Amino acid sequence: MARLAKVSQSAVSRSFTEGASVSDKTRSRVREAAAALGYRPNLAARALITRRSGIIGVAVTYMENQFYPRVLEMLSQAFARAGYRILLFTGKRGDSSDPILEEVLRYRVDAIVLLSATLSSHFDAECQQAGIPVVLLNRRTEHANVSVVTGANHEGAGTLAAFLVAGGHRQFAFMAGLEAASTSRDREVGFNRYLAAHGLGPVRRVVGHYDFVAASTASRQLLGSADRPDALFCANDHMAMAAINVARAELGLDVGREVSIVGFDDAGPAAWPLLGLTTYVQPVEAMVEEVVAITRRRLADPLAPAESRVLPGWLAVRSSARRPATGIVSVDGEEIWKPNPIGTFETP
Amino acid sequence: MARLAKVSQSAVSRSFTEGASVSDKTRSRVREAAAALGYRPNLAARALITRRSGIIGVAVTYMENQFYPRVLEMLSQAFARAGYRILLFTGKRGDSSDPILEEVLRYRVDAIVLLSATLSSHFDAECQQAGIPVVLLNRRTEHANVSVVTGANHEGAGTLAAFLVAGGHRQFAFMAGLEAASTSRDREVGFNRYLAAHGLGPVRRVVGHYDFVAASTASRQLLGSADRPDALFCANDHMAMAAINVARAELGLDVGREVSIVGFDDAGPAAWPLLGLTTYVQPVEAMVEEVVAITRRRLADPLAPAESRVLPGWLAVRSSARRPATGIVSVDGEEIWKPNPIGTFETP
DNA sequence: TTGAAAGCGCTAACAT
DNA sequence: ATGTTAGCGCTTTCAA
Repeated sequence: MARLAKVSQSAVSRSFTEGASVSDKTRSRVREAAAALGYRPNLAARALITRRSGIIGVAVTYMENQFYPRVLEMLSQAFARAGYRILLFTGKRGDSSDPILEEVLRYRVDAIVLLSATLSSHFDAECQQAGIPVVLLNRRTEHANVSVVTGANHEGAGTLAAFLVAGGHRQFAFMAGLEAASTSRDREVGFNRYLAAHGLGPVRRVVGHYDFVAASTASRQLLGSADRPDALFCANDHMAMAAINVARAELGLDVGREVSIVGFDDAGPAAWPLLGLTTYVQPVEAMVEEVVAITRRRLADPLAPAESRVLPGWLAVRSSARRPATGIVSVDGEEIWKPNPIGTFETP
Repeated sequence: MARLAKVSQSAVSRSFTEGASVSDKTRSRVREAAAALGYRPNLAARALITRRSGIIGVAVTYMENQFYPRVLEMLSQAFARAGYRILLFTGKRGDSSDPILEEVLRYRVDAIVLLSATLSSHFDAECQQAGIPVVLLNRRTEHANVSVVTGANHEGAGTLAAFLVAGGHRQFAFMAGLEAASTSRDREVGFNRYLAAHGLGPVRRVVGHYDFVAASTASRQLLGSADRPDALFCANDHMAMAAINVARAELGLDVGREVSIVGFDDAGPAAWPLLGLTTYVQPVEAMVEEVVAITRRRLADPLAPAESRVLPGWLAVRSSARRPATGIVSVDGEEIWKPNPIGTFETP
């Protein structure tokens, strides 16, 4: 035992605890002995007594969409700054996260973050009973006890619609993601609502299941037809990239002139010159910080209520869609679209 | 206590342990009570006594390179199948992983996997003393006690060189990644060695630091010059994608005709029609399985030696580089290059 | 097959 | 400031 190294027992514990009542002399003696013996505190044992593991369970469904690795990395970093580590759980896209969550709970994680996934009401109840805060990132839910952080899906999609209308487009199409995903539904509603409010439509609808291959197939069919739309809004960038690939490389279309394609997220390659994907940027950094903040509040006070945050992003104008005559401003070297009369579209 | 539910104590333990000595009757009674009370075994407590946490510490340095999210996801899945979870540690690219590892060890992880990172001899010793197996994925090391799984960097780079030579290229360039990374060094050596052996060269050298922006800058300078090479080998796909973006979108070059660009990894978008990146494919699935297998062997027998595996991949022929007249075969709908006389280049 | 008792490595009162 | 004692929730001999 490290405790035999010099003399003591809980002194060791205190020496490894921030702000504990120990003399510098003792602490340094302990540290020294520890270094010599290769001793380090066993966090599992500590967790047992403090009832705090310092671990956050994070469930992520798929990493192929490049948006998620970035979110995951930032989550990891942000939680690390707050003194937490991430226990990673991966599932298949579209799967129920229940079996995963059963596992997570056994590890006595301090909190659970679901990245683009939802939980059943059953697990909502389980977590509540266990006193484990749950935060959904990039998905909504009706469950009362779980916190939610999303981008401004409805408003963002409305902005994209307004942008396309301002660009002179008249035949619109929407590519849905997973039908069960709130992101896809919210973006679809926001998009359609704006168009309907302006007497435009109908909006042709295809489904890409948030999958690159499926989105490619859908794009091929949609854009390869004689009466193709002149504007396509894909529910996320991942699918929009598939659409651009098909449009340009397979169909030989001049994206941004013959057909406009816009997305949502601002996933990594969207900004590549070769793609130039015009998209509604999700403020990842702010979203992640919000997740951490909410988690900490709930951890600090078990009675703290579930919170719900919708974080606005902005429309990054690049080359995949025809540009409106006005409203484009340059911010930090990036062009974004800010139509003049604020509130051109309603946000219910 | 769940134990009060019916009657017993260690019976509960046995009921939740595979292959323990319990009657079906007892087990089902316990399970029932557990369900009613929302009880589940505390894995931290179990870890304390069994000295097995069931957790693998995985350190990853950066996720921007799309190759890594895929590896991470597969690692998570493969370890899950073996009954392990992943505790995720992220660091900055190029950083020492020592501070991270100090953390990892406190969690009493069963093993450590370093993804594109190395450890100091100090931590090599620490881990060895603690009896924790360490596996490096996609990096080599000289430390005796750590296992290593990599792709065939040397041979792969040689194959790419042979491919470019067969394609009639004569002016070669190499874009290095991080100078400290074994992958970059090994690939450079393999590439240069083949060319030198065939009396070709010199190879112009630029550095992209495995970073998209740095690689773009390097590409701009290299490919924008009057005496640009006709073949560029980037130490990984991430940088090759930057190079293609610059070449096509900025410089207006016809990649695959005016200049050939090849990479290494087969990161996600490499196969996109828009990029068509010819690259040496790393067999991720096999590499990950090998990591898990090695880990399990060392966990099963603490005396098992460190192992080292180099897994061969293959050259996927797409459109970013001029094609040789012969040697291209079609496998599973993908074109790969298999030069006829096996062993056209040496593999020291 | 089951229970009783001991203890994994730590922290948290409570003394001192 | 430091030591003593008890116990977190589990697994594990050892008996029965």
